[in-house]
Order: sequence, then C-alpha cells, then structure tokens
Amino acid sequence: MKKEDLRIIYMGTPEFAVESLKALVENDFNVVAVVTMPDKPIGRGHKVQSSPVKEYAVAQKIPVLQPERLKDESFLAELRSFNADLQIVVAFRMLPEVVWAMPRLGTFNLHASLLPQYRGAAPINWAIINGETKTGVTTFFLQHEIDTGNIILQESVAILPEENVGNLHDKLMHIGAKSVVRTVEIILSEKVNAIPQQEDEELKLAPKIFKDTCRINWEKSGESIHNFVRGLSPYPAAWCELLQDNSDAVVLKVFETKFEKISHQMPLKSILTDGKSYLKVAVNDGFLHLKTIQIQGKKRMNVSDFLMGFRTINSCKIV
RNA sequence: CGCGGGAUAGAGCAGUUGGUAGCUUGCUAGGCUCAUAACCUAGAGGUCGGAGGUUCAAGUCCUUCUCCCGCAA
Repeated sequence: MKKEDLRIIYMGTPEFAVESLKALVENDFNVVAVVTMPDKPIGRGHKVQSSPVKEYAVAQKIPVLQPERLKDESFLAELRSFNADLQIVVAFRMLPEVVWAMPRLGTFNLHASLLPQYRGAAPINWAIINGETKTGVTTFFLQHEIDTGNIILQESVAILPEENVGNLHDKLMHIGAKSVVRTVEIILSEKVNAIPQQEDEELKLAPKIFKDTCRINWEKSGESIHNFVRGLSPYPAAWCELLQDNSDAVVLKVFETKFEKISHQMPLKSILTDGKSYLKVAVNDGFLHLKTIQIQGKKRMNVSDFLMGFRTINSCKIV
C-alpha cells in the first residue's frame, strides 16, 4: 500500500498533540481530517480560543471537525465521509466505540507512559510525583477499557533527578511524535504485531489532577514534597497558603524546591530565612528550600527577588 | 461584558488626609580585610504603564485604554 493511499484522521487538542500531527504532515502522510475540541471561551476574560491542534490544522489547510458530542449522528456521518483507513488519537478524550472501530485499520493512541503503568489523564505528572526514574511513550490500539489496548511500540525515557513536568512533557512530546510516525510506518508495512499489556507488576495509576490534589501536604517527607512540586511544575503548580498578620491567607505557588535532609528540632512548617538569599520550610526529616515561587497576584519569581520586596516574611505562617 | 489583584530605578517592593519620590538589592568607582553572598564611602540610574480630566499642586482623586497575575472553566 502506498503512503498517499493511507487516509488518516487525527484527533487531539493541546500542544502535546500538535507535534505528532506536524511530524505526520512533514513526513508526507495523508492526514485527511483533524478532530479537535470546539472553540471555547477560555482563560482570562473568557476569550474564545481555538485549540493548538486546530490552529496548526487550519494553517495546513486540513479540514477540521469540532464535535460537541462524539456520538452525534451528524458528526459520525461526517467522519464516515472521509473514508479513513486509520485514526490516530493523541491527548484527546475518551472515544465511543462507534468512533474508534470505524476505520479499516483501527485507531491507535499515543500515551505518555510505559503502559500498563500510569494509565489515565496525567501520566507525566504522576510519574514524577511518585519519584520514578524512567517513563516513556506507548502507542497502542484502542479497545474498550481506557489505556489497555495492545501495544504497538514503546520507548522509554529517563527522568532526571531535577526534571519537572515542563521539561519532561516537551521531551516526551518530541519522542512521541517520532513514535507516532514509526507506528504509522509499521502499520503501513502490514507487519503489525501488537502485543497485549503485561500486568504482572503492581499498577500505578495517573488520574486527572484537580486543584485540591495540588495542595502541599507538609506532613510528608522532604523528598516526596520535592517530587510533588516538580511533578506539578510549571502547571498546574503545587501550592500552600501563606498567612500574614491581620490579613487573609494568600495562595503561594511553589515551582522549584531543594531538599536538605537533616535532623532538627524546629516545629513543622517553620519558616527560616535570612531575608535575602534563602527561604526554607521545616519538614519532618529536614528543610525544604523554596527556590521559585509565586504569590497570588504577582509574577513568578526566584526566592531572592521575592524576599527583596516581601519584607514581612518573618511574621508569616505557612498553612 | 464572569470575579478579583497589579503596573513606581536593571530586579523586587514601600509611598499616610494630594505638597517636587524612597527601601532592599543589583550596577560603577574608591576604601578596608587572613577571610566571606563580608563591611564602609561615594556615584549613576525614574516621562511613577499610555491618553485625557479635577487642582495653585496628582505616584496619590476621576474617566478611559493597554499589558501582567490569581480564581473560575
């Protein structure tokens, strides 16, 4: 089968999905349509914005579908009319069977973990939060249970000790794009050998992250708080509250920390600072240095800049 | 028109009932010290986000615009 004869429909929404689409387009694969989230009023001021995938598709003059509901007959009819051989899903949402079973060669997904580990919406975050030293990307054919399909291709990546979600996300995005291209080539060669997932080990999950999930629990060990912070940095960011004398608590986001393991007598959550170069918080097994933080209503800044202007830090409490 | 905070020296901030702009740091030069993210002295650096208005006088009060941030999605 010729490359041009393989009609591909691509589904995805955020920036992470653009890279793979771009790789397909630049490798001259025949992407006949793109499915993405409807334009929504989003962000500050509720301005209507289109998804990154849509913007790229429009620039490439690829037809874009933005269904409100994936089971709508009008959408399904439109989808059928493209007569695709293969569908590719990257960071989209759960698909009904009527959609993923439609194409002749099936539908595959790129997932940012080494399946079966970290099934779910936030695999990159959870891998870091749990202190993993490696993760990866997996392509697999969709089947009923989410993220459980037969694996086509898997590639692992080291997680560096100080790496945060931002870095790892970008790294996986690029490796993922290559994996997607390679996966399509394999399918094109008709030598696919998709193997079922081996669920021998204990499975770790990667559920969607909400704001409440991001609150720092100071009871935990310094190491795990450190991992928690980098696993949520730069987005959605770990946070705690800073309580100032006779005023309300303000949210303090923490983007970068360094753990100093040492035994001490300070009460939990004590603030230690020289008002100039460092700011550390007492935890059970040492001190957690806050390196990059953002207080509500201000910009993100490194701790020395923060201390320069925030002179009342010593009368504050961490909650 | 979703709610709220903000814009003042390179950076981070303060600025009272309107009265000619300060703090910390950084920068430059000099001094001091066995030594330090050390200390001392001097200096440069501002159209107080933009535009209008009120006033003898506006960083401060009023109107409007731009940009940034938090919440919410």
